[in-house]
Amino acid sequence: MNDPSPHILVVDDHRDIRETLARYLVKNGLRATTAESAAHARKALKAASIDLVVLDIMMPGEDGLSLCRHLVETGSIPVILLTAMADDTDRVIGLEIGADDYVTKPFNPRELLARIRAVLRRTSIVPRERDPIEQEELGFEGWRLNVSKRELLDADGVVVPLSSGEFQLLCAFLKRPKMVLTRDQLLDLTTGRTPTVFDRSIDNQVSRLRRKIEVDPKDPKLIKTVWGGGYMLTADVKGSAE
Amino acid sequence: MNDPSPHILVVDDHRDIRETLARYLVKNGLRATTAESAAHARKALKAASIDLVVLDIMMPGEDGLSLCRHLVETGSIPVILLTAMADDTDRVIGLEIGADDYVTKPFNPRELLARIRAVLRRTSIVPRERDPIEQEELGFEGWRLNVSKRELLDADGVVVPLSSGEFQLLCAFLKRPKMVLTRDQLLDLTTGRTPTVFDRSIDNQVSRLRRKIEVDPKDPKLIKTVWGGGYMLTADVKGSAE
DNA sequence: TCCGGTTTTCAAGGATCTCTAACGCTGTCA
DNA sequence: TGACAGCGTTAGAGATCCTTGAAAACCGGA
Repeated sequence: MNDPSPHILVVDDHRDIRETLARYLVKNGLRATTAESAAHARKALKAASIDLVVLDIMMPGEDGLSLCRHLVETGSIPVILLTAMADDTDRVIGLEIGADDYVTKPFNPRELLARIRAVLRRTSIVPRERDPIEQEELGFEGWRLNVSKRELLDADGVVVPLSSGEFQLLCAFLKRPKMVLTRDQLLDLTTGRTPTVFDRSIDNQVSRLRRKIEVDPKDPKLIKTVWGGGYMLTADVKGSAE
Repeated sequence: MNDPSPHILVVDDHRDIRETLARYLVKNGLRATTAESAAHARKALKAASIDLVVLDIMMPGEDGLSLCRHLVETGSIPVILLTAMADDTDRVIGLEIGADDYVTKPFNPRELLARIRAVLRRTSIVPRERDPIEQEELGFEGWRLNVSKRELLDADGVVVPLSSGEFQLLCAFLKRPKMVLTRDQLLDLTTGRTPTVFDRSIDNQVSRLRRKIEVDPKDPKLIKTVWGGGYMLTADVKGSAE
């Protein structure tokens, strides 16, 4: 298993800061790329597989905060904000937007490195959405789900056709086994929608999925319902991320 | 939808700090419990369902760092460290141990709240490392409870169906055997609710559970009632934590 | 032992949540 | 255009849980 070292993108308009930091990170076993503006950062993000972004909030041109917001909303790359401001309100804004962490300048490189490692440790436990390093095949209770072919095989290797909704629901469960997932979470993970007032669509998809993968859909063993909570996949998943 | 608000444990030896902070958190829609030492914190962690710990590093007696290390290693509860020290090296140690975040005193409550929310958001979506202490299967008096499958087996290996409430109640008992648990604690551990004035729901759940696992529900041996105190599981539990 | 106040038990009823069949809308394909 | 699959919505039945209330059990003191 080749495990390339995490790739950090350092975004700061001060050349000495970003280059010193990048050198320090490389010296400590990480890969680093630098960008001097939000625009350059966007290019770098397209061009390389970045695992984490260290981002200066105060930059000329497009604001660091707006890039941060974009990263948090669209992508799934963790962000550590960097700023010269000691003002509390602005510090809070960054976290409220959804940045994963926050460091004020002047910063101690060793602390920043520790924070980078902490964030990477957290986020690498499970591949984030759209993670390119996704497993091809996930196995559970005799079943196998080929993610790239979107095919579900039973114990005998026979294909069981799944609709795309059922496939996405099953994926959501397989990526988070043995975890109680609320309807809202499942709705978000499968369709990205926000729930309407009386939303029973997830119940229905679960019901449909159970009909296909449960031995006895009336007495489900794989997908259990948690009264007042949501649903949970009880099976062990092989080939899942680690 | 009853979505119990996250329960925060504030550990600090300064009474004014922990109580002010706890009040602030409650005022902002969280639940809070306080502990004045690492030892008290351990008790609180057993007695209540804690979602996150805010922990002062510098405390007399057992060090905050050692409790933090314990939490990170064994449990799966996120930790935010609190400290008066501005010294960089000590700040780094906390993160390297695996704390989820770090705030220096004197802190802005609003920032701490934002960090708490940020950590909770992360940990609720991304499953944490599987709790190594969390046993798959708990055995007691011939019974076996498979926690991840949410299934109870009798001595002959036959599945005895449990409702979600019964399962959660049994879990609460099995993780704290031979300990008197008050109704309030049990309510918190099972549903996260805060009790209403005349709350007899736990009595009912106990009654239902007894009907399923006691030989003679009228003369319970496994779940004894402690008059004026609560309930207690009398059995030895194999495979339970420590 | 008996008595009064307190706590616990548990059945009954109502409230809430879940399941799933049925229906209709939308997009696809021949 | 018509047949069809997929999916959200609706609604009624069923499951689960909380609240209520009356009776039983318990405790301490007389």
